This record gives sequence, structure tokens and C-alpha cells, in this order.
Amino acid sequence: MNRARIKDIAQELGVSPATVSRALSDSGLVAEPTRSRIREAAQRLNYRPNVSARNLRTQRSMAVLMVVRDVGNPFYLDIMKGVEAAAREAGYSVLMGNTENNAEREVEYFDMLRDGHADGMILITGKLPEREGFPQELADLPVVVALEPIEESGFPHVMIDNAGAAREAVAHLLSLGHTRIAHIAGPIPEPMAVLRREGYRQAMREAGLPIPQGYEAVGDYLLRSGETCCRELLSLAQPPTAIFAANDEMAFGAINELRRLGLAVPEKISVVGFDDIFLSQAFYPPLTTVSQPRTEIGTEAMRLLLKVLAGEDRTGEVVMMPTSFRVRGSTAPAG
Amino acid sequence: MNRARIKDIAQELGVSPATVSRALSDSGLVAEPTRSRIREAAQRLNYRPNVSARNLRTQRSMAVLMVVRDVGNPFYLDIMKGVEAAAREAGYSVLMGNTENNAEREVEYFDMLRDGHADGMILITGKLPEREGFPQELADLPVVVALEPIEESGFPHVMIDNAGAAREAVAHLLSLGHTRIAHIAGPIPEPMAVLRREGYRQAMREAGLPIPQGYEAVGDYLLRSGETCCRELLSLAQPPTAIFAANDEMAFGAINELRRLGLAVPEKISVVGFDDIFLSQAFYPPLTTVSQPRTEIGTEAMRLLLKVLAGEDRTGEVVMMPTSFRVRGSTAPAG
DNA sequence: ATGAAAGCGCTAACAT
DNA sequence: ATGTTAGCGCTTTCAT
Repeated sequence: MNRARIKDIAQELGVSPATVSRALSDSGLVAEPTRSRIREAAQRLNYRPNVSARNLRTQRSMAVLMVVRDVGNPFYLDIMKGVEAAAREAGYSVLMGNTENNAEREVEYFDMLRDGHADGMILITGKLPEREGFPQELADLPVVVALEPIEESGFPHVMIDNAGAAREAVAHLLSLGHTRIAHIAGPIPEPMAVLRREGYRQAMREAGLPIPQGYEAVGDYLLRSGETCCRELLSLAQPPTAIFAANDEMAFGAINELRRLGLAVPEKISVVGFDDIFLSQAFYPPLTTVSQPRTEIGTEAMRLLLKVLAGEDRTGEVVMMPTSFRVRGSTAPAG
Repeated sequence: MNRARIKDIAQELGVSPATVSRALSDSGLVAEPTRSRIREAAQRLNYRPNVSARNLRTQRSMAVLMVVRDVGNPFYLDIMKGVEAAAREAGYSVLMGNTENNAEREVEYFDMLRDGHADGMILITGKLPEREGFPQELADLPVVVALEPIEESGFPHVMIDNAGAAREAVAHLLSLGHTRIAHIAGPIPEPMAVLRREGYRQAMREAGLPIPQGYEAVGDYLLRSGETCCRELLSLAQPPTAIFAANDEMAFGAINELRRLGLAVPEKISVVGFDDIFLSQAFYPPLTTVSQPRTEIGTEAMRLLLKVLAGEDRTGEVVMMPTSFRVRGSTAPAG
């Protein structure tokens, strides 16, 4: 059986295609008997509207593009889930984008937006096409940025207070009596990594503690860099008694390295992470960390995008989502 | 600046829209001077083809639908990544679907296929719309199933040999001298869970070992069920000296429970998982487990779908991807 | 309340 | 090699 068209239903019932379209789209302009006859026929003929035709006519795709830096990174999962849920609720489908930190790819996704592939885009990449300044034609597109700030883009952002949360994490270590607290940063100078390090510095400053030479290691958010940075920190003349890592994965690397060095966590050294990823609480020891409301970040970003798509001007708006600090088993009072 | 259309380019250069279309699509039927002039003008006017119009005309969307059971589950990540990579390479974009184990939603995605939202679909759900038997109209759609078998659907499958890999995992424990080997199964009667349990049974049978009463616990693939099943197993009169869990997450739950019970892994009890998820090797102890080529499963599924879309009949085809067994730190010779 | 007609932007069959 | 024409299936004026 070939796919039924609006025309087929119209012919079958002896009405015009326009009436069928109206009846099916619930425009309320169709008299009751006609309406039900049409709906019944559509059902019977197994009618489904052709999206390409509709999109062409309405000039919208009812799809959004969700672009992440690396689809393989579990960290984005819940955000994607949140976006998906909010999108489907609003009748939008979600196209998946993956830049792999490749500038060209990022441009491609902006292009897809302009092609009509999608009506709007949620960027979770922390990067922008590397052009001179920020082109105005891009800035006017319906884009919402989540998680990682993209400076001077003017796009509305949904984020957490990275610096504030980092400060809180370090404050926890301070409250446990630690004074020799080191930091394993993310890939400086990425904004998020800088902000988390800034929070660390602030907390130390507020506690009146100097940051000793070598106490700020720089990693790349991956397990192995947590290990190597940890080793460096421990080889210092005055090694730290606590480590604040800029993300959970590096914290795990650090903990594993400490175990290899025979240093018990949290008895000998405390470790704090950031992100509260999947299974962070299942690790041994369960990781003390900053929990981000990832799903909510996703839904909020999508909601914001819907408003932008509805024509609201949200330029420069920043929505801060609350984090919560989870004290678990990887931190203990200073020996 | 309004979006440029083919018509605009045609007018600007005094050629026909058809010629512009041909030049831009590289059909090779356009003379060189014209061709470059057109390409240059397209570039200059910042022309981008309108996908809805093209899709309507060509009756294809150049998109595929990738439907998983739960977007939030990290296990699907690499598969999604593989699908995405193969899709983009072939010029397809990827729409994300999420069923949350909801039969209605699954039907919705089949409908999207018929709407023209996508040209084909990759199902990673292990379920099918619950209708009487399997409707022929669905069976003819371009669908490829990955990971979890969907019986009697006729769709081509990309899978691993779950039973075989499970057998190998248990064989490893046997080779270490274990005889009291228990199993924590997935949610029976889901096919994948059944297959893995079948592999366990086979290995035991081949070793001439009976499976004691209570040695087959049934979980749900989640951490907590690993804990509770483990507790049950350990409370048996003759507790096992080794546990084979149907997935890594339950294996972690079991290991954590064992730690709580004061039983060292692997010294007192060995534990084997299945899947080799993100950070499985970062756990303590690093998990001995069955590694699935997840990214390749994704790319292979997409490739198969491309063949189906090209008109090849692949009904009933099953592609088996090789697994590899990773011996790590959670298993040791029987005490 | 319904119908007639136009047109979204593109590609492809057919003509030249 | 290029132009002419038609039409994909839908929605939306405009007319009645």
C-alpha cells in the first residue's frame, strides 16, 4: 500500500485538500461532521503528514541541533537526556552533533542551522568557530550555550557557578583542617578550567593561605593526567594533604595513583572531584565531589531555546543552575 | 541579508536555475566556465541549499534515526559515537531517539520513519512495539538492530556472541581453579540476559559442574541489584568463591557489597563483569570483564543500514562482532 | 465552513 | 551544454 496523501483523503471524501489540512491540524475552522469524517479517514488510510513538505511550506523543521564536543564523553549524557525530554515535550526532534573539538565541524553545524536542518541549536562545546572576532551573522542565530561559556558570543547561557562551586569544594577541605591543598586543573586556558582554578585560588586567599610553588598542576580532564599530576604533586618537598581535582575523572586517576604510592584515601590524603559523574559514588572510596544538575541544565537550555525561537530576545542572558556539594568517602580531617 | 536561493544565483548570472542546481551538485553536465562562475557566485552570495525543498523533491531526508532504550545510559555512548561517525561520513545526519522502555514511544519512532523524518533507523532497544505478532508493514522498513536481539523481526542485526563471551568469562574462572561459581543475571527473560546466563550454564556443564540451588541470582543491570544479589549469594550455605555478573555495573555493586562484608576481591572472591564500560579499568580493583567493540558495533550497524538503504536485501542477516576478554585485577586463583 | 489556487525551493525529465 | 517545465505534499491566503 502506497502512502496516503492529503489529496487521497480529500478525494475519498469529496472535500478539498485544504479542508483536510485544516481538520487534521485542529485549526478549529472545520465543521464537526466533516472533521470527524476526515479524521476517521486519515486513521483508516494510515495517513501521516510528509514532514519535508510541511517544513518547506512552513519554513521550519521542528528540529533542534544538540552539539557536543565529544559524544563519547559520558558527562554530556544527562544533559542530552534533558534536552531530548524538553524537546520532545515541545514537539521538536533532536539532531545529534559531535565536533570532536574540530573547528571546521563547528562551522558545519552552524551551516546546518542555516540550511534549515534545524530551527535552533544547543551548543555544549565550549568553543566557537575560530574566526576573527565573532561574526554578527552567527550571533543572530537561535543558539543557546550550555555548560561551557563561550565568551563574547552574546548567546544566552545555561551554566553553573564554576568558581563558586570550586570555592565551596576547597572550603570543605579547609573546614576539615587541611592547609596544604593542591589543585589539579583542567586544560588551561579553557574558560571552565580557569574558573574552577579561580575558585580554588579564591578559597585559599580567603583562608589566608599562600599557594605554594607547584601546587597548581594542569591536566586535561582525563584519567591519566590525574595520575601524572598527582605524582608530581606528591614529589614536592612539601606534598599536599588534600587535592582538589577539576573533574571526577582526574580525581579517580589521582586516587589510583595514591593507592599505588601506598597512600590511603582519605586517611593520608583527601581528594575532591567535580561533576559527580555516573558511578562516582560506586567508586572506592566513594568520591566527595560537586554535583551538577545535568539533566536540568539540558531541559533549561532547551526551554530557553524555545523562548528564543518564539522570538524573545535573550541576548546575553545567563541562567545559573545550582550545584550541590556531596560529601562522601574520599575526604577526612587532616591527620 | 536574506538567504540566497538558486533562483537568485541564476538571475545574477543570467543562467537557468536548473544549470545552477546541476553545477552545485557536481553532476558533471555543466561546462567548465559556467560551472566555476556559478560556484563562485554561490560562495559569494553565501548560498546554502534548503534541505526541506531538496528532501521534498528527492523524497529522502538524508537522516537516520538512532533509537536507544535510555539516552542516559553510558553504555550506549560509544555505539552512538560509531553510528554518528559512519553516518556523517556518508552524508547523513543523526536523529536521537529515546524510548525509555515505553512501547508507545517505540511506535512513534517507527512513525517518524514513515513521516519522512528519517530514511532509516537503528534500533538499540531490545524491544519492539507490542503488537500481535510482527506487522509486515513494519518489517519492510529500513531498520537495523544493534546489540540486543529483537526476535522474529527479520531486521538485520549487529551483535556480539553473548552466550559465547559469557562462556569464555566463566571458563576463565574455571581455569583459575574456581568451582563454586555463581551468576548474577540481567533482567530475565530479556534475550540478552538469557543468552549470557546460557553461556554461564554451558561453561558449567562443560566443566561437569552442577549449578547449586540459589547460584543464579537475577538482577536488573543496576548497581543496587548487584549489591543485593551478592548478599543473597553470600548468605548461602555454600557461598561461591567467584561471581560472574551479567554486566559491569552489577559487578561493581557486588564488589562494593563484598567490601562491606569484609571479603577482599580478588583474594577471597573473584568477580567478572561484562561490557567493559567507561572507567571499568579505573575501578579498584580494575575489573576483569568482557569487552565489546562498541564503536565498531555502531559503525557496522550504520554501514549495514546504508546497504539496506541502497536497496540490498539483508533480511535476517546477523553480523557477529568479536568480543575480547580483559583479564584485570578482580580475579585470582581460587584460594 | 469550504474550495480554488498559489507557492515554499529544489531537482529531474524532457526538449533543444 | 543549457533552458523549460512540472511537480514533490503541504499550508495558507483569498474568495465564496
